[in-house]
Amino acid sequence: MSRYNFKESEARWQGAWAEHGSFRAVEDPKRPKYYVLEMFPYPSGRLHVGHVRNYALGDVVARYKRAKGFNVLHPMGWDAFGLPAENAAIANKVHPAEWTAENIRVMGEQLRLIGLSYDWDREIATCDPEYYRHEQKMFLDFMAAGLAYRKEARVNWDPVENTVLANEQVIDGRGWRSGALVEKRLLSQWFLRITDYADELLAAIDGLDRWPERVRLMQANWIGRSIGAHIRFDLVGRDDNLEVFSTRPDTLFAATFCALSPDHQLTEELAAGNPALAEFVAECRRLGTSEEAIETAEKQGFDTGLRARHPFLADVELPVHVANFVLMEYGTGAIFGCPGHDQRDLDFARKYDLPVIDALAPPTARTLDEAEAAGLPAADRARFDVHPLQTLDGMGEVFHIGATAYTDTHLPAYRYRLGDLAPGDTPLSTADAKHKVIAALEAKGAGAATVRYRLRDWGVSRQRYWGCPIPVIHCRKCDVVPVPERDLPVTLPTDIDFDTPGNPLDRHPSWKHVACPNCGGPAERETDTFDTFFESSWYFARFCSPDSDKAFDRAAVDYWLPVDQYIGGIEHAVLHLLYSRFFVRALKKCGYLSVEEPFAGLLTQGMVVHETYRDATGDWVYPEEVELCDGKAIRLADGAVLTAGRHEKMSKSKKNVVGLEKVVDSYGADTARLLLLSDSPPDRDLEWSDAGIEGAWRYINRLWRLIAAPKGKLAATGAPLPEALATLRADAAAVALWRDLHKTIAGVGEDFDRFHFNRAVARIRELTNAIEAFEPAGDIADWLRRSARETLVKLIGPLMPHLAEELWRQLGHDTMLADAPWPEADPALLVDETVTVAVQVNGKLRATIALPRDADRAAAERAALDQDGVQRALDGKPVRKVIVVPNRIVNVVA
RNA sequence: GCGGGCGUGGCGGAAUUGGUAGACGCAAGCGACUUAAAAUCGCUUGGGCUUGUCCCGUGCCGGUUCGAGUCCGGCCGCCCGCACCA
Repeated sequence: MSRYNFKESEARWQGAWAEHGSFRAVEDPKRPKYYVLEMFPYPSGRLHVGHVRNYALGDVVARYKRAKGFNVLHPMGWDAFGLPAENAAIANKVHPAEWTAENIRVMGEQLRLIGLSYDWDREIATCDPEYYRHEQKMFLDFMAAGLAYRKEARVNWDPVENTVLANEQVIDGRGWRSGALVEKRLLSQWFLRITDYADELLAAIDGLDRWPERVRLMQANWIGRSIGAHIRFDLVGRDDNLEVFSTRPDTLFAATFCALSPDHQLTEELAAGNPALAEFVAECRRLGTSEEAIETAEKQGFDTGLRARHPFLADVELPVHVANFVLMEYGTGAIFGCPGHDQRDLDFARKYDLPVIDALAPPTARTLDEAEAAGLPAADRARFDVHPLQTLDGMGEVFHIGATAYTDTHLPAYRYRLGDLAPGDTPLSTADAKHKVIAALEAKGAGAATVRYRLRDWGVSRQRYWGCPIPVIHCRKCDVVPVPERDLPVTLPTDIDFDTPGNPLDRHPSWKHVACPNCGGPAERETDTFDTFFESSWYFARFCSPDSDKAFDRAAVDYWLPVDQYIGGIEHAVLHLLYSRFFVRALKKCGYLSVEEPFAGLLTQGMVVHETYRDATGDWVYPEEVELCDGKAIRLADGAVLTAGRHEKMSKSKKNVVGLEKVVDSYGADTARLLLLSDSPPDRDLEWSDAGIEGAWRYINRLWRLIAAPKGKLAATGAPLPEALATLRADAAAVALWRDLHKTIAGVGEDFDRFHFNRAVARIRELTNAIEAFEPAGDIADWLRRSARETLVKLIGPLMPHLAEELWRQLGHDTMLADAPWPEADPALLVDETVTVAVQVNGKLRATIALPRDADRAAAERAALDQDGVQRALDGKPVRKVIVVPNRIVNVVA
């Protein structure tokens, strides 16, 4: 039996596409453009099938849009600066540049094996001075525009990578790559003013309607805009006052203490005259170096003896403590404590025996019974048992509670107490209560509304060698001097050693010593390099004109940008995607380009997961060494029983990586592509399995046999449409297939437009089944057999491009399928003349009936009531009502 | 704790957005071809029994509706993001 020779075919067509320049992109203002981009890889070594999913998804979009007549830009490049190159240099004594170049070579070859429709003429590598020279210029422009600045700051220090991390790169107190506990260090660093764009970046999320909701939310949360108030408390017996920040000023009436950060100015002042307090502050500092320590540390406080006067309740004085959990970095470094509405404050109040008040409780309910009568939710009622009622002088009748913060769902049961709200008044929402308190504060001159962001400026300095040098010079006389444009690029020295830890640029004997461009005196280069997210924040724009000696050819970026469809992993939901959105705005401000949003559409693809096994000692075992029998996993070598772990993302350490070459060698690129595209929707995880790849391979061969060795006669290439078929008077089987064909064209197009690739494959398989089952003879049948096959080949083109080209040739064409237009569905063939209508009795299916399309209601009703099954179900009961949904359903209500 | 998402056969997943639940595939079983195996082809495959175009069935309980996998309310479970952030 004939088998598809993928090896020969894939090599041939890859060669043919390259030779014909099939995927070269040229700006053409007369044609609609489509820019599809997959997140470019870091050249870390070798690709496995997990990486390929990303590129296969993009390739389907690119090939489909090309066939639809778009002028498609589909480039690929390398995110080539980064730490692994330096680690390899240390481990293998190979220069990072060499290591990177070799990986690019190998991975480039691997990519070419998969038949991706890239315009390879536009390939870029970010470690190329011809690339990074432009970002050095950008940085100088950012400096001039006030978007880049240098400051002494407490930064996140990764002790394993020996470098600084941006806030976004710290996950659960650990470095995002190294996993090491992050420390705080005071360093002078370069920052980009992303916070200037906080509001804009947040507001523009609304316009990103082709982004996943999940990512939009994550970005909005990361920016973290919140409205609160600055509130001034007069300090008893002093002239000055204490300013605190709160996002919940509505809880001010339940404040029972104030707390200062150990780093607060007032704390320092008080500690100067109070050795016990000074000791407490020192203790806090000893503990609070790493994020981990902060998370686990117990709440500690120190009563300063100071008293703060409540802004509204003149006779209420709140004790002022110093507390280790108050952060100087956030807000004003001082808070008012509200134990009734905040778990953390409650912990603190319990420990130091401070009062607990509920600002939202109905003033009439003083006992559990009363609370029940007032309609308090059960969860809140329970608190009354634990914390008996107390009254705080001057606050009227209030509750002591011991509970977590409130949510809006609780609110209707409570009354907000702001003097003018009497029991029985309509309760205020949290938002309204906030505004009311803020207005009252402002009227008293005791505070004001404030907007806060969680977002911090982006620290871009890294103490690494393998990155883009920051183009500034430090001169003792002239301070920070930008490297003059004529001296760009500042390139990396190649003669470096990694034998001692730290930044090799800093230790290099000559590189950093230069004359000050300003005064000519002795000066030193900045030895920090940029965060590698700097390069990936503009590469998509560079692809528009990769050879330009300016950063961008203006006409080219104006034509191609924004990226119409961007495809990559969810792990970049905030990091890369937020930086890029900011960067493009900064570039616009500096006159580089005109767009504001880099990526109009975003698809976040799931991971490729694979089975994992561990032996009794907990070591991972390669799945190839495992055999399954009676539901047990057995190691082939020694028969040991293994534990089957969960299906996890492919990683070397878990020994579940499926190499690309092996799969391509055994089954071909198209088989791998088919499995990656068909088994799960793109945004969900996909399970790689031997059975799956076998199934895909079977189908590829079925297609091969269907076309290369058809059963039944095919009309000649280009034979005209027979008259009988054109007028739809052919036999029923032919008409059915013809309709199937056009419905599939329409359906697959819709699926591709919505990235439902798995559904598209299912439809194509259904069509394959129909073509295989089609047996009639005669001119019409012969023509249809050919027509159906030609269409089928066009439909699989974006998914399995090599096979499609090969089959196209088998069908007698000497053109390339890559140049063929997408088939068009005939709208007349998409609607059936007869439709199957479900008949229900009281909502339960009792029969199906065939009706002419758009049959009138009366006819449908009559036909439905005629059904035996319907009569049986009615069992003589009178029909009360009949609901007819045309062409779909008849429901008889009895 | 806050925010979000998801629960459908043995498995991956479909379901025209409120209208015939389980498309398509994987796995399994039976059969055909074969000396045999592989490959290929055909059939069966949610559960139940009284085998009827019957009953039950989309995490659980309730509601709206002629009709709910889909909408609403309340639970349970899993996943993700954020977090001593005031």
